[in-house]
Amino acid sequence: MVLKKRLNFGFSGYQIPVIPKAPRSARKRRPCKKLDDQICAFELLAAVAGKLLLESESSASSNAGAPVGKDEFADCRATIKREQMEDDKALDQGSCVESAYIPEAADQEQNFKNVSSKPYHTENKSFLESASTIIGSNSLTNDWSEVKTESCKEVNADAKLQIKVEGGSPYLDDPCDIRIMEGTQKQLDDDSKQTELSVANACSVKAPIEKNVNNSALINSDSSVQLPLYRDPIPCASFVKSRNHVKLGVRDDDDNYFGGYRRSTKIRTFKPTSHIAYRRIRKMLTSRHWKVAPKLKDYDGMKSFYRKRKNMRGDERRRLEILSKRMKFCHHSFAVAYDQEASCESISNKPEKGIKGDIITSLAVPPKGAVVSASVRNHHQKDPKVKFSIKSFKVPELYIEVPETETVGSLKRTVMEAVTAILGSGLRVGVVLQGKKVRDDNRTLQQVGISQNGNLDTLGFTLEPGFTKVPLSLSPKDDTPASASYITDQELSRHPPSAILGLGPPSALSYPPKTKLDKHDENNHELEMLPMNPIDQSADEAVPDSKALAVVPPVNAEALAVVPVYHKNKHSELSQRRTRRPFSVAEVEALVEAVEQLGTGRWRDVKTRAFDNADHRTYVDLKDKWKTLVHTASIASQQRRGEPVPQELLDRVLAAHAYWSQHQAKQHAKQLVDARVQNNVAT
DNA sequence: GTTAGGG
DNA sequence: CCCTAAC
Repeated sequence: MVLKKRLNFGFSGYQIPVIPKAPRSARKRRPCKKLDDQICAFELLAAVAGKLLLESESSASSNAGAPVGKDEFADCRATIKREQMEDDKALDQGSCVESAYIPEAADQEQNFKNVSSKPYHTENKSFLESASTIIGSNSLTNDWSEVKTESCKEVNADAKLQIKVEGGSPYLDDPCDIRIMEGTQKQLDDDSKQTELSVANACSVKAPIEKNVNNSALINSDSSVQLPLYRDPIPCASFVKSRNHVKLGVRDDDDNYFGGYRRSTKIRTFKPTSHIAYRRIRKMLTSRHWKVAPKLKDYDGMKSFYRKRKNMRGDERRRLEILSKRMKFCHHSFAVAYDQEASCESISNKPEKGIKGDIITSLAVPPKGAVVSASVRNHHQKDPKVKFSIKSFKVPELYIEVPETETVGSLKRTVMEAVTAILGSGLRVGVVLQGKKVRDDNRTLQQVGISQNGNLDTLGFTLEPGFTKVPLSLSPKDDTPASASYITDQELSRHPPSAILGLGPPSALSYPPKTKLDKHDENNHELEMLPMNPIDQSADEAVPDSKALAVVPPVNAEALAVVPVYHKNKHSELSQRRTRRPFSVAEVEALVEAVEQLGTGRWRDVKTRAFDNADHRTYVDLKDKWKTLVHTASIASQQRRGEPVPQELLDRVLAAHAYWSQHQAKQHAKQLVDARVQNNVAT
């Protein structure tokens, strides 16, 4: 008993980072509404951005550069309706950034929810070009000619979008984060897997929301809205210290989306981009298409996919889930929202005292860029933590083809496949600091200069396709863009207007995404990124806009088109290698502690005792780790790599190893003796 | 399902 | 980390 207690004590020392999750009950309760005509997701007309930029420019200047405060997003709910508007006009009305994401693609209990309920009409016709999110189309140009989806037809050429704000910010000038959600009402399969696409529109709505704003807004006080596309801080109303747990976009249900992640949100700063830049983005956005070959028959395959998913290792599944939750897909971008607050709590499990030195930045999004906001906060600990909030990434639009005769449900599934394909293609994350890619995954944040005092404003993350080479003919060319980095105009122009992505069996979609989006380590491992793209040539190259916190990788169609390759791959099925997750010192300590007590032959027990909550650590992992630890401890410290393990721990490792080796030897000897005795007795 | 050990 | 032989 004593032993047990001791052990438990030791274990408690290591708390596996808990991935915040909304209570199941909450997640379950998502009413599912039907949105026949609003089929997939909607697309926010980036056009509107122009105006916003201008507006934000003026208002932002005052607060530029300074941390604006925290939490609070204006809760503007919006629904998009069909309504047509001209681009230019839209431009003048405001801007919106949309993104759709699949919150719980993996979560079976998820129900779809249609957020819109009591829409208010906005005066301005903030033009939201509707489109099934993932169904790529030239939303910006309002050219739907290429969309060959039944559903899309509905929202066809004349489609207009109207923003309706429900319970918006009292501060009319505040940009609002408008989130539009909708989902399929049908379950994807027996497992009740459902896909939900939602469009989050971050809109700066000045005139727009003006009228129908319901002051009941969740943003009672400090509200800050973020304009994903801009850099400068946009002062929003008052910023108080109170940290309300403001919900984003949706009320109750919002928690279902961000619940765990966003129990509180923080204010980010934004800088307006130039009009020109905007145009450029716009242009760029309209230039790519994804085509997803409809494979409706594969629906069954999807089932099996999900079934398999179900059998996935916990950590893998979790990764997928997390990613799904955090990626807001839209045809041009998806956002990864990560609540630093929540993460902090989940990580440290300790109540935070005051938060000082909060640095929050969010920089302009270069074309194809990711909106990232990062903050560093001093936890008043020896080991200050750096938290990053990656607001959004951009992904290429998807192009889907679905026969007109297909059902909406089919369309949704197809979209689901497409999205899953992206996830499954094995995205990689890159880190760009001061314009240069940080490739050494083993360096600490401190070493690379990412600290509360440093370089956060020059920090960027990139999303890169897991594969650079497109083996099949799917690849238009081998001019696969360099993985990360700022996309230059040249690059843009160089990209083919569209690429075809043929989706294959869903089975290939089951790869857990490789991004580290769910990295919630307590060890400052947030930056521990996946290996950079092997073919990446932009490595260590200066990135044009080093200021951009978010640099988006050319996660383009070509690169992503590689997904189908998997189908041909024999090993494609769920054989994706797990992402590397280096043991933290804390984990090592817990491991050592456990092994000291239990010995080296009871990994199951070690796992149960010390890592029971660490789903991503199997007992085999622990065993392997111990193996490497023993090795590490026996070599010169010079030869050791990765996060240095305290010599003290290594000593314990050797000691324990020696002890248990001997112990084991004794056991064996004893057994042998016993056996002999037995034999002798027998004979 | 666990262990142990090579890859 | 993966894979597998051997419990």
